Amino acid sequence: MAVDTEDAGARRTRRDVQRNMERVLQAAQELFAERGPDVKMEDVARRAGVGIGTIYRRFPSKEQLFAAVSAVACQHTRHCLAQAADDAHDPLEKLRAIILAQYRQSARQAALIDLRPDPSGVPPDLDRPGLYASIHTLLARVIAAGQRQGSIRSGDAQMLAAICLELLSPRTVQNLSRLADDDVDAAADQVVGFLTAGLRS
Amino acid sequence: MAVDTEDAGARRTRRDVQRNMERVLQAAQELFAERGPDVKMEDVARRAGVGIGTIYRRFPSKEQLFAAVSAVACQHTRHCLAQAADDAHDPLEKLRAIILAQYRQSARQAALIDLRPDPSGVPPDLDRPGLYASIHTLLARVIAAGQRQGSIRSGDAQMLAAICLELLSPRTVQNLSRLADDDVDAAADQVVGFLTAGLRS
DNA sequence: GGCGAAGCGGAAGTGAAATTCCGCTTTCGC
DNA sequence: GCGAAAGCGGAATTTCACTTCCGCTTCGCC
Repeated sequence: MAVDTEDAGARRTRRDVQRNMERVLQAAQELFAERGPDVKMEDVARRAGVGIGTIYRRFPSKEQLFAAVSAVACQHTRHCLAQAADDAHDPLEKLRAIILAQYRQSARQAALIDLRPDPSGVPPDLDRPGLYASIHTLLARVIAAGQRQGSIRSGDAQMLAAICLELLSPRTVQNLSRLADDDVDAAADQVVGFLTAGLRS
Repeated sequence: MAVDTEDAGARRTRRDVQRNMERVLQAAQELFAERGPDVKMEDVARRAGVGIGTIYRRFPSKEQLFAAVSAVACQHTRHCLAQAADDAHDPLEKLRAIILAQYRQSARQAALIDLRPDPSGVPPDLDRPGLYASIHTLLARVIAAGQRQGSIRSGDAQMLAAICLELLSPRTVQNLSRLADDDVDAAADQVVGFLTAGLRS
C-alpha cells in the first residue's frame, strides 16, 4: 500500500523496488494457490526472479508475506462477490451469481486462501476472521433479503449463510470442479441447484 | 493390529507395550484432530506420557504414525456411517442419519481426519482416496436409491454425494457446530434441512 | 528373587528450511 | 555523469523438528 506516497524531501520510491515487490506478491500468490502454505521462500524468490534477501527486505517473515498475499487476494474476492451480487436483482439470482463468481475465481487460481475460522488456534498476522466475516455478512444479507421477500425459506440466516460459505471454500471448489471434469461453470451450476432445490424431488 | 497373537514359544507381548501404544495412538489422534497434521512428535509423546523413542519403536516415521491413526479413525467412521444408514429405511432418513452420525462423531473429536482428495499432491502412506471413496460410494448409493424411489430429485448422484460429503468434512462440521453454540445435533439438523429442502421456500 | 530379552527415555545427530548479513549494484537527484 | 543512499543477491548462519542411539529400566518366565 501507499508505495507511491512520499514525505516532503524524501526520495521517491525506487522503480525497481516497486517492480520487485509486485513480482514477489504475484509469485507468492501463485505458489500459495498452487501448493498451499508450505512453499519454500527460495521457490518464491526463484519464481519472482529475485534473491531471497529481496523478499525479506519488505516482508520480515514468511508469515507476513502470506498475510499480505492473502489480504490482497481476499480484498479482490470480496470485491468480485459483492460486484456479482450487485449486478443481480433477485436474491436467489444474487446467490447464483456469487457462487458462480467464486467458482470462476478459483479456476483462475486466485483467491484460494481459506478464510474460514481456523480451529487450530494460533491466529496468524492476517485478519482472517474479519475477511471471513465480511463475506459471511454479504451472504447473510442476501439470504435475509430473500427471506423478507419470500423467495427463501425461513431459518437462521447466519447459519444458512455459513452453510453456503462452506460450499465456497477453496478446497470444496476444487474438489467439486474436478468431479465436473474441471468445468467450473458446471460445478457451480450443480451447487446452485443443490442450494436452491435441495435433494428432495 | 494383532497385538495379542503370538508365535509358539515366543514371549507374550509385554503389558506396558500395549498400554503405551494405545496411549500414543490416542494422543496422536487427539492432536491430529485438534491441530492438523503439523503437530510435533514431541507433543504427541508428551501428551501420551512417553518418550519420543517409544513412539519410534513401533511407528518408524511420523507419516506412518498418522497413517495408522487415520486408518483406525476412518475405519471407525465408515463403520458408524454405514451402521447409521442401515438402521434407517427411507433414503432421506438414511441421509439424515449419516449426517447426524458424522456430526456426533466429530463432537467426540474422533474421525476428524479429512479424507477429501488433497490437491497438493504427494499422497502419503495412508490410502486416503480409498477411504474417501468408500464413504462417497455409500452416499452415492443412498442417493441413487432415493432417486429410483422418487424421493430424491434426479441429477448426477456422484456429484450430489460429493456435495453432501463436503458438508461432512471435519472442518465444516466444526465450523457449523460452533455457529450452533456447539450443539452438534442442532447443526446437523440445519444441514439436513438445507440438504433436503434447499433454500427456496 | 533372578536372568535375559525387550522396551524406555531423551540427549545428541541430521537435514531442511527460515532468516541474517554484507560486499556489490542500481537508482535518484543534482 | 557523479555521489550517496537504498536495494540486491545469495552464501552463511540459525532454527527447529524428525530420527537415531544407547545406557538404564521393566517385564515375563522359571
